[in-house]
Amino acid sequence: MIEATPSNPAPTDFIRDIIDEDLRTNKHAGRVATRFPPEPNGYIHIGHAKSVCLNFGLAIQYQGTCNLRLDDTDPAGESMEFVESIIRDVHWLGFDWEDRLFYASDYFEKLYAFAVEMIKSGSAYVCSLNPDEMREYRGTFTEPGKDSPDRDRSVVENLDLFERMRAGEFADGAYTLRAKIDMAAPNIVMRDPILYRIKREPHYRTGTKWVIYPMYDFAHCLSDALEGITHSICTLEFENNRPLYDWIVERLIPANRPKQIEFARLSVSYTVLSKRRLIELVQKGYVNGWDDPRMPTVTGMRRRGYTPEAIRKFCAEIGVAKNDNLIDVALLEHCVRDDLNERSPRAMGVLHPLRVVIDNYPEDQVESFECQNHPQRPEMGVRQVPFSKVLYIERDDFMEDPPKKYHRLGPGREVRLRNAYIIKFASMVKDEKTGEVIEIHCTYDPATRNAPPADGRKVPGVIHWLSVQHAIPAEVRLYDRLFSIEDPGSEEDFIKYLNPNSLETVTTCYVEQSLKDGVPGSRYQFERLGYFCVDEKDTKAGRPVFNRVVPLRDSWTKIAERK
RNA sequence: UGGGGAAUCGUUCAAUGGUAGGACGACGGACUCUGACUCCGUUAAUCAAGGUUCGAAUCCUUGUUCCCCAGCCA
Repeated sequence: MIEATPSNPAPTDFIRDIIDEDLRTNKHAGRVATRFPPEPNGYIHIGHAKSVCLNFGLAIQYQGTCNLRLDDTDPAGESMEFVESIIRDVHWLGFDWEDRLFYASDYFEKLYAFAVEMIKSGSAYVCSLNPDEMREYRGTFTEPGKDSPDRDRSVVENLDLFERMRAGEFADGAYTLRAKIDMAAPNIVMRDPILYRIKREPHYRTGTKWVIYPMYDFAHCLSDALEGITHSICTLEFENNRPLYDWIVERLIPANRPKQIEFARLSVSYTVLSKRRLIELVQKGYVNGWDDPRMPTVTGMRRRGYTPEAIRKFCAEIGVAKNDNLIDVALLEHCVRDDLNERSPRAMGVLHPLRVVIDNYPEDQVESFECQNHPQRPEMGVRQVPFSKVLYIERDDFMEDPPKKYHRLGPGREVRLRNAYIIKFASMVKDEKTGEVIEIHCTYDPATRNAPPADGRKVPGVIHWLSVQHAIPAEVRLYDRLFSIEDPGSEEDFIKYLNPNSLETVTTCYVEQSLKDGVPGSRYQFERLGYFCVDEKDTKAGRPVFNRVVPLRDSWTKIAERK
């Protein structure tokens, strides 16, 4: 469980201001109770994570409670698979609701009783308008609606009809239960909104027990009230629904009424977060499922190698406000790097190998270098890495005709092999047909093992390497942003902005021996390349599969691009 | 076009009548056996126009732009 500590200062925002004020006036007897209320019709994503961190974070900060509630009032599309994924993902994010796991569907009986109460008090009526008529009677933005012909039906008749709706006497859509408010209200939400509809759709929890289901506007506020929620936090698009929320609660809940507070939902550049769009990506096979490491879902980010700490940091960094926003994905990546830098052991890996032969190194000699697992954290220990005459280095770490600021290997140049010797270029071997450099010959300076050059010369470049005979073949998946434009979420045909290079699988990679049977989910920094995570799903014995979580910041790329 | 919201560095969040600040980004530098990390510095904003005030991002007026709402979805 996360706690608010001095190193993790509680942010200030307008929601906390409201809560502070409520506490000051003793509005809820000092209680703070929130809830995270997803509908189980999809996997949760980084946008939900913002809400999770907000709601649970508030509960932690104010020593209150936060419930997990599945808002399952529309059986279409809901399933236990999604419930289970939500439970797993929220737990993984680091939050705990203890015994307060609730389902709106557990309140169906109570909600029905509330509806009956509304009918009895003359606040609701059974309406026989069909969907087309309903739309017509609702009016438009500029014209008021018309009263339903059933609006003045007697209480007795309404009660009878509603009971028979529940009993299954009528076809789907034949009747609805509506709140009697004001068909001329300027806020369209208040024009006699539907409270219950008839829908013969099996519910993943209640089966066929019910053929009528409450609408969001009716179920949500009352679920909040039933759970004693004090601050019901939702996104901006529900602002128009707040008067209805209050209208219902005022009629049915005598005291300790919950209050709805809205904040801006999260948008992230170069990604989409709407459920509809994510479903399309999955169903049409543009990605490999909800847990595709390119997906902004919690499960996708987890598989990619993001940590819950990084996601929480991100949610704290972006803040909470009422402005529409488009957060730069670079901030998310910053949070991930920041966290992974602290916790990831270093290792050497070669993505695109180039053979290097150390000419003056004894043929059959193998020596072992002790390498720090983390340059700033000695408590993370050391490991032994074998060295021999023939090595792999990264192809990028050699240039036949290097530009001025290039620090690494080239004709006539010297370079430090990380944790090992300084080597000096001797010659290169080219493929006869293509002219491509396929092997480098170097000499090493035995005096530079774990020591600077005796003559004090500067060797600016440090590269990583692997002993060919000890290297473990691996597969690495490199991920790039899923979309090629900043705000694909605003485009109707967002699919055409998919980045065709968002996944690159590299099969020629090698990693250190110590990573041969890497634990799924464990993360390493391959120095100079980025952070990598052993895939949780695709495990191959003796041939590890890595996801690149995020590349390291690389100022060389910028320097090179500028030319 | 009716109603509901929001406008502050490139992005994002603060400042609630009293020095416009932080983070990310970008740029420059120091350090470095990771061109990483770390450290230092620079850049850069109050939607507009009026008004009130000693003083306005903040209050008032008018205007502008953007977002949400006409599902028996949430």
